[in-house]
Amino acid sequence: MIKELSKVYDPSVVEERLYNEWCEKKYFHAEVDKSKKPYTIVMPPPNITGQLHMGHALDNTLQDILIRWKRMSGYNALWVPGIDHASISTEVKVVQKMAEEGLTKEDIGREEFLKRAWAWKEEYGGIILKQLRKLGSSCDWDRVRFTLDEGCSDAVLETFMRLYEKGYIYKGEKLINWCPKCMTTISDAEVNHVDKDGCFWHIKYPVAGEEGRFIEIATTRPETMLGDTAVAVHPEDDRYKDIVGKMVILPLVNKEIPVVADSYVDREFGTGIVKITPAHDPNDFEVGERHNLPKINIMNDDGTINENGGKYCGLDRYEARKQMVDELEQLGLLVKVEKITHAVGVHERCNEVVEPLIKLQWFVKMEEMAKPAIDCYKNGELRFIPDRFGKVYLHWLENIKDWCISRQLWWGHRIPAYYCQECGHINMAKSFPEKCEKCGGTHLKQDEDTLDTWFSSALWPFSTLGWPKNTAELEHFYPTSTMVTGYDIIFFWVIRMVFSGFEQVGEIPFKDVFIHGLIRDELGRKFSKSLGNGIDPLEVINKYGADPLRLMLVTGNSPGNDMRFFYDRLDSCRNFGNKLWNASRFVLMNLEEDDNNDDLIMLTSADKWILSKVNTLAKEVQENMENYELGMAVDKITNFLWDEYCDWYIEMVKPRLYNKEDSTRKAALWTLKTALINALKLLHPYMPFITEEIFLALQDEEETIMLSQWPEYKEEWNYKEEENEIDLIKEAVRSIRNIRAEMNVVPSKKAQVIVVSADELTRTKFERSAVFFKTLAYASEVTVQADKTGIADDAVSCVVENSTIYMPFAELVDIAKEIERLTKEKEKMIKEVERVEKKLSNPGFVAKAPESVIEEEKAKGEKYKATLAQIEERLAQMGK
RNA sequence: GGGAGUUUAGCUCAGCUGGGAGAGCGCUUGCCUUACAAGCAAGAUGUCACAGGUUCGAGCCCUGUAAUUCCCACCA
Repeated sequence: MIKELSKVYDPSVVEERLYNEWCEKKYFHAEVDKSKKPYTIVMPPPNITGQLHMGHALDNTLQDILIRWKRMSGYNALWVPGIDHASISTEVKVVQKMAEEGLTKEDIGREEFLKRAWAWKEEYGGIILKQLRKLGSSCDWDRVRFTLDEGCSDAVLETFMRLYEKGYIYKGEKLINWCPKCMTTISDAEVNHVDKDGCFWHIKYPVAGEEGRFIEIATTRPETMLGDTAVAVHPEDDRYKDIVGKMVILPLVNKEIPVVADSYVDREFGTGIVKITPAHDPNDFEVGERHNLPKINIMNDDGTINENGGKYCGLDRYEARKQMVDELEQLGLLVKVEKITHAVGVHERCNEVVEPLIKLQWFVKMEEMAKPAIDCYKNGELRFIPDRFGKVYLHWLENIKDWCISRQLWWGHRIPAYYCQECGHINMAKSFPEKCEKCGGTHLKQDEDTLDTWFSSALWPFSTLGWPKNTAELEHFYPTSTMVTGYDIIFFWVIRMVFSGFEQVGEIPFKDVFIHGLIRDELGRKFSKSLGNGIDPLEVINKYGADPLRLMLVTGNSPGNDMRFFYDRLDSCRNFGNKLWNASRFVLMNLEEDDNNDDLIMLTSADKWILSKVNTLAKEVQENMENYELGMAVDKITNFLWDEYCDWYIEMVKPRLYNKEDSTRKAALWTLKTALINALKLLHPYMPFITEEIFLALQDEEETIMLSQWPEYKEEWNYKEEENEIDLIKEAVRSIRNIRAEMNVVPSKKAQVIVVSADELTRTKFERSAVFFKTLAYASEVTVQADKTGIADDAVSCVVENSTIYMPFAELVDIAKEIERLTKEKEKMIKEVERVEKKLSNPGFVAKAPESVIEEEKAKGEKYKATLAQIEERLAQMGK
């Protein structure tokens, strides 16, 4: 039965219907099938706090393209979806919500807070996954995971225990980054350095025992003076050699602190003397360690000065700074104030200036674990697309520091350390122990802190497949195939997944890391809430449909590069869908019931040409996709469908379709359908909905395109000769048109066309320019030449089969204009001929260029010469 | 301070291993042609940032310069 397509394609109806159908029929679900090769992608889990934004749309479109392609190519293709608990962002949101009710975390306590957080997750956590469905994502919805679900939590505990037993996890008092706003530690990767305007205060410290002698130091954070325990100079700095070992008086505090010599000091910078505050600066911390300096913490968790700050106790850090500077000035110890811009560390999430503080925290020792992660890239086991991100990856790993994993938050995986209240022993256990393993005491208290949210994310590629249990899924689908993600989270995530994969499972978590860029607005700015320049993918989908959005996101998008979002481009993608829809309607309108394949032998050159083209297309698309050149692949597909299939093939084939007596009519129908189906399949990963809708209409059975066979290159469709032939005809037709256009001939109004021995239909239709295409369907050869038969003295003739069509134009020609055009053309041709001759007479070229290139050049030379001769002939005819 | 990217048509960008530069949008002209005006046909527009070098041949490789973006880093 021949089906019909509605006149207009309505994505909002079609997309929802098809998606539900796909889900119902479980097309996305991948059971372990050992007879097939596995292809696995685990989705970078979006935060439960998030709404779908363009970045997600791009990320998931790319993944969906890969997974659909592999699924059609016969792989056991699994795409695991999931969401991330996003400890800090979620906690902040829940706290905000509570604040509206006038409540704080402390008011309601941990247990009640977690209840609220889970409620929050239930309410909002699923939203983003629902939104992903709108995009057409073909994830296995039976396998949705959450970083805090039972399995993932078990994976976290298991990992923690293993690392602890191995001595890789330790508790230590180190200088960490503290966010006074979020009141938690944060890792180095979570700190952004931004340039801020600030001051450089030059302050005099009196030298003890030497009345009137001062040394000058400079600082951007005067309040940290309260924690100074030394000043340092370079050991070889002659200016200060004599004061090393002496004491200076710390102003305001009036305490004597030593002058130490340390090569960390840069003699060239500032005054060459540095105040050392071991408790509040990473470098000073190290200097302090080397010289056994005391560490004085002067700050409370909320950023106010603590009791070690003497009279400044209780003041906010910035308030204290101001007061101290004022007082220094009054004492005459402030030398000068320099306005500078300098890099300040801020928390990437809340932009609060972080304070380095010394705290007792949990750390993961990184040195050993980093090794296999480094090696796997160096030996090619791990691949980055594009490769340049591999260098970034390596650089980070080679300079890796221990990872601070404890956070002073409640929402997340609580650290499985249980402190015995009686003997102080730390019990490590996956669940609450009944008694202390050392003293048997029963008063145990679990560590208050939770783990960095990336700790669970790091296990994602295998925790989602069931690890630590040895599941069939883990066995079959691990290591996963490709990790698709943005370059912004290589440090946070990709690196941690790689070393975790090696450490826990003993195998690399994925082979390829496919990095994409950011989506920016039309002006090239990042999408951000503060700018309010975000574009909601869902609005776009509502207006245009998911297919155009997906197409737009992937066309012209090369790996690792940012791209801009243009509505213009979206329009053209929508137009392409429309074109495809209409072409398919045309095919369906012409298809007939008694399609009999016996007529296949009647394939004409045109049929073979398009088959050959679609065949080549399949080959090239395959190559591009294997290299992750998705934009390039889809470019070729749309190009084929629009320019070759629609604009040429359909037009060429029309006369055969309209003539019921034509012996090659059925071959045309078969080819129309076959070429379309192949192209649809190639396009399906990019535009899943519209391709499926058309595919369903073209098939007799209810067969989905999703599980159809991916088109492979077929040797029997390799019609090189026909391909060349039709390409030549295309060129010839264009030449004829050009001449007509130059003459200002308006075919439908003025042109007089003499058609010799052609059928009635052709003759009447010839008056329209479109008929050229139609005529071509019969053409075995088309040449452009001046007429020499004498029938029309100055004409273009089109030899069609055995008929010759003459188009006299002499009387319509603007001779002067034509001569000008031809003269220009002649000059161009002479230049071309010269160029080719020069090239061919170059001994180096002849000796070294490949055979094929030389042949090509020769052919071109011949062609140019022939054209030149034609032009000269015409000019001669015109009396020039 | 170190590293990486970018520089190609008016705009936004493709261009894989060196062999006569492409797309989309925009622009000009002509067309309601029985799939599509969200369309068809034709057309114009490039010292491929600059300067050297390698090569028979460079948008592509090498060196340097300039502009610009990003990442990393302890410059108090």
